[in-house]
Amino acid sequence: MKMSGGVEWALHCCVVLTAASEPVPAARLAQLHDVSPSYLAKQMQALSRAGLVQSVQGKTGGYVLTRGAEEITLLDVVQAVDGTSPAFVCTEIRQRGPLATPPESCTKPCGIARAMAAAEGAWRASLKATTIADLAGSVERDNGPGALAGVGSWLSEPGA
Amino acid sequence: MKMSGGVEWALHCCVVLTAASEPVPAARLAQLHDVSPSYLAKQMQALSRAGLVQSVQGKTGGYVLTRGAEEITLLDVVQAVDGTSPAFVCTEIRQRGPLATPPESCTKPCGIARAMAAAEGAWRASLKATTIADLAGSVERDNGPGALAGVGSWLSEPGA
DNA sequence: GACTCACTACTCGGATACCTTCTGTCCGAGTTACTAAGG
DNA sequence: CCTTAGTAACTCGGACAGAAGGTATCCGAGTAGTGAGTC
Repeated sequence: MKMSGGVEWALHCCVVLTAASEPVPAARLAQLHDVSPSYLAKQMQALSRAGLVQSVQGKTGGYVLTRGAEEITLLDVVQAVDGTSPAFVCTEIRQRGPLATPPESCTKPCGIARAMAAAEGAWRASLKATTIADLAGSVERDNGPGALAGVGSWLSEPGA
Repeated sequence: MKMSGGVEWALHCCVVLTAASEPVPAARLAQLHDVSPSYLAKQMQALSRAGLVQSVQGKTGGYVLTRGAEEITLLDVVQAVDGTSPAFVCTEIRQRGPLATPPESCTKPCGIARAMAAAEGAWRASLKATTIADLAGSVERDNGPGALAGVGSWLSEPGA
């Protein structure tokens, strides 16, 4: 089980966008993080499709958060990039083989599927409890106050 | 993010092995579930490597659980088949780019990594709280008492 | 001086190759039960 | 009848192809800003 590496990039980008007051191009975000511009663009497209960020076209275009950072949860970002389908998929093998359970007895998911779904539910609940604003706060706490402001001003500077 | 499909097979096999009193060959387990024998053998090898089941060679060989069903958690099985590495891997992109955080300031994981680790911790805790014995109990509850006993006797019958 | 228009440069968006990982399969090494012969 | 050697069948275990999804990339469609030309 492995999560798409783009999730990390997308999360960092969302935190960074918190400090921006104008649209930020994907290329500039890639430059800031020193990652592939083309691939990061793909992740931003996913965020745009999910409605978390809004794309602005044209010369001074870029991406902007559509809502306040405290209204975007980690789960939103993860699901936007990595998809909403659960990691565990029950293939109903109980209905196969010589001792198959008849379909009429399968009104609810089997115990295994229920347990796995519960675990994923706990995972999602944990992700939903944290917002981008919380992450921004942790950055300020870790790197000192004003760290995000510095990033915000760097984003406004003309690119090197 | 997608979990290996073999996890489902392995879990079902562990539950089934609860009802067996003698070693069960992988081929017979595959026959019971109507899945690829070769591939299921691969999953059983993973369980054996993790020490959850013991392999018995020879003519009447097969696999046996090494401990009581109440001492094997879902997490044990999932990690045996799917690996122990976490789904989210922090690549420390905060240490890259023009505004990189100096390494001496990175004594602890960044906020994003901490939040993702917390979510996976919740996931693992949920999986750890359920045992194979619990699953066996849910089978008896769903399919009626004696269901597992029937499977156990089928396993003992000479294969068709 | 103000307005209009065409142009340029920059943006996003989706369609296109490459590569790692998962899926599925095969054959060889080793062990056990069985059979038959001999004492 | 018991012992013993040999045989045969069945088991696991790891090494080998094929397919799918993630990774990385590129080029086209569209839009905002810019400058010249005109009234």
